[in-house]
Amino acid sequence: MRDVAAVARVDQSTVSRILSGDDRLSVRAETRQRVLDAAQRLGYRPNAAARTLRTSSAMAIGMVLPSLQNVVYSTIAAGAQERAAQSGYLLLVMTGDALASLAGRVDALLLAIATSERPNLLELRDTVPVLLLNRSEPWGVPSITVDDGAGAALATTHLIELGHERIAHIAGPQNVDTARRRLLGFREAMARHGQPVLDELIVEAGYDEAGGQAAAARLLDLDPVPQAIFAANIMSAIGAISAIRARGLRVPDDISVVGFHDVQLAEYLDPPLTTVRMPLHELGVRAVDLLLSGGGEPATTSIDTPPELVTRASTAPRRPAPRRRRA
Amino acid sequence: MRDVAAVARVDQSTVSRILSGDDRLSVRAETRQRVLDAAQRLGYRPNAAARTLRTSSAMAIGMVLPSLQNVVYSTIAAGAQERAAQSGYLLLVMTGDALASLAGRVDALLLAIATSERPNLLELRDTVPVLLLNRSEPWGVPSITVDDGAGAALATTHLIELGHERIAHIAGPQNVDTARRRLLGFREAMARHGQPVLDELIVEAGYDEAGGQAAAARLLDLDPVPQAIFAANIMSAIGAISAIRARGLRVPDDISVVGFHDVQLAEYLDPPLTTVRMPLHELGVRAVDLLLSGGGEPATTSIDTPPELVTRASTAPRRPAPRRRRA
DNA sequence: CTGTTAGCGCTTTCAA
DNA sequence: TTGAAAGCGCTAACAG
Repeated sequence: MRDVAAVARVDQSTVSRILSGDDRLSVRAETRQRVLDAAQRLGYRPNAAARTLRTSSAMAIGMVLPSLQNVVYSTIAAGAQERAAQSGYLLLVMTGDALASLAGRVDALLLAIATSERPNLLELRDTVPVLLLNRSEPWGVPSITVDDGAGAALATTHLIELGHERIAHIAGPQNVDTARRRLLGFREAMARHGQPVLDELIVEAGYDEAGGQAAAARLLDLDPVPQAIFAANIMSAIGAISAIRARGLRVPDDISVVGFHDVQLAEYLDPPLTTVRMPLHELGVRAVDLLLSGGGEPATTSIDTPPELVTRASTAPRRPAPRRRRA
Repeated sequence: MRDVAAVARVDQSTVSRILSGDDRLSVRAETRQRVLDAAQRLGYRPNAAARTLRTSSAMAIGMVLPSLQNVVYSTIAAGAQERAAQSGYLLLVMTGDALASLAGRVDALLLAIATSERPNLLELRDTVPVLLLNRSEPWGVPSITVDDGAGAALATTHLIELGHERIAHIAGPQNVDTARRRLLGFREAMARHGQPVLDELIVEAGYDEAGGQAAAARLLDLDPVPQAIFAANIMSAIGAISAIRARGLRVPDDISVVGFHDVQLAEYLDPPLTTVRMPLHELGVRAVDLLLSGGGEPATTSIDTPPELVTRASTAPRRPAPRRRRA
């Protein structure tokens, strides 16, 4: 910047005013042009570290994810990125325990870590405003979620209305609160319709294909086999279907399956998967909104856009004469 | 930090020495302890902006992606993150045109933007060292790639060895160089085995389900229909299979399909998908290595770990009497 | 309309 | 073994 000032024959502070976009400030057009030209010619790039140090604002918000390989979070991130960009902020996504060196890099933090990682988090809180993303925990930290309970109820009710009776739930890892809320939604919907919830029909599994496959395998060892399965995640639904196929049963003819989170892929599977679409993009948008507006007191914000059931071909009405296992 | 110094009754510079990990430097144990205690008690966090400004090193490397919703890049990112962390660097992932405000935030940049975005890139180059990731373009910028040509040849040869003759290729977008190199690998493998490459059997499509579906639909309008398809991407392979099914044909009985990039999902599809596994994780690791070692002159580094064919159930030998369309 | 000046929080000589 | 002091690149009073 000093160089630019020298070339343009003005003071550095003038360069700063002009380049910082203080456009309305009184600067002679000719001077401005001279500075702009000089900056251009020298290929000047403002140094973010210096600007951050001086203004104590990094114009960036951080997002810490458990893994990048997760469609759910990448959808949320897309929303967050758009909203941040609108306000001139950069969204910086990172994984792993990066929490140590974040002060002075980001102005606020979206945290989507696993439940077990609480300790690190708390240290950070008085350095940078933190918003728990897609998680609500009793840690005195503000958080934002979608209505997982309602989504689970939607899926469950769909299966009930199809006439199914032995409805199973492949639940997510119960140390993650989204999984707990989905299980709760399942239970409540079952209860509301007077359906019994059998313990043997609830199996906990990781949010991935392998987890879904293992859980479904256990469910298929039951006699009689469940008539329908609500999987707490789309990947576990895919794994479950794979297990069902491996037993020689068909979806939806023998067993109906609903997945959770509607991703592009669902439409192209065999059979195309019935899912619950959650407002994930909006979650990202609103999260950044909240962070940028100062957040307010530690409280849980719940996105009230209702989940939608996307009915495809993996669910069907109960068959008049359900197939029984051969004796 | 000033506060810590005051509480510990030493100079700020002493605090700096102790906290910056200059452990071996001569400091009285008692003094060190006093400083450590004070820092702990005050919840001191070093300010990255100040440190970056002073040392002109952000201890962070940036990674710009076209989208977070892409398994390929998230796999690369995972490798990059691990390697960066090993060296005490933070990996900051971002999407969109963040390129403007990166100086002073990152020490080097991994760039995986789409081909069309070249202009922005070049401006940046003299601010921060840049490495083109998974792309090789004649822009005088160093780049790193995996051997897409060899991977494509592997897939193609597999189909040829299975006895197929009308082998089609669902190529990726030809303005992306990975897609061009895969097409080239396909052509070369076909030529090497004396197979003709018919223009009608090469269809360009986006690297996603919808693209693969549309491309396969065009291929299925041909008469006779192809015996096998090599799709340049796993998502387009999934779309292609969906289109094949929609026509009442079966994979692999009627048509064999190979996808590109081996992701967890492939194993759980129906049928489980034969794919080519590329060393993507290693690509991420090596990319960071290169960046951290100063890079060297503009040149293309190609990861020479050979691709692997993962044979599953979506490919099968040519049937003795291939089914023909009804007249 | 433009220049002078102080200082953001830290590291790193240099001196004691 | 510790302190004093300068300065990284920038912004924002304040003065002129």
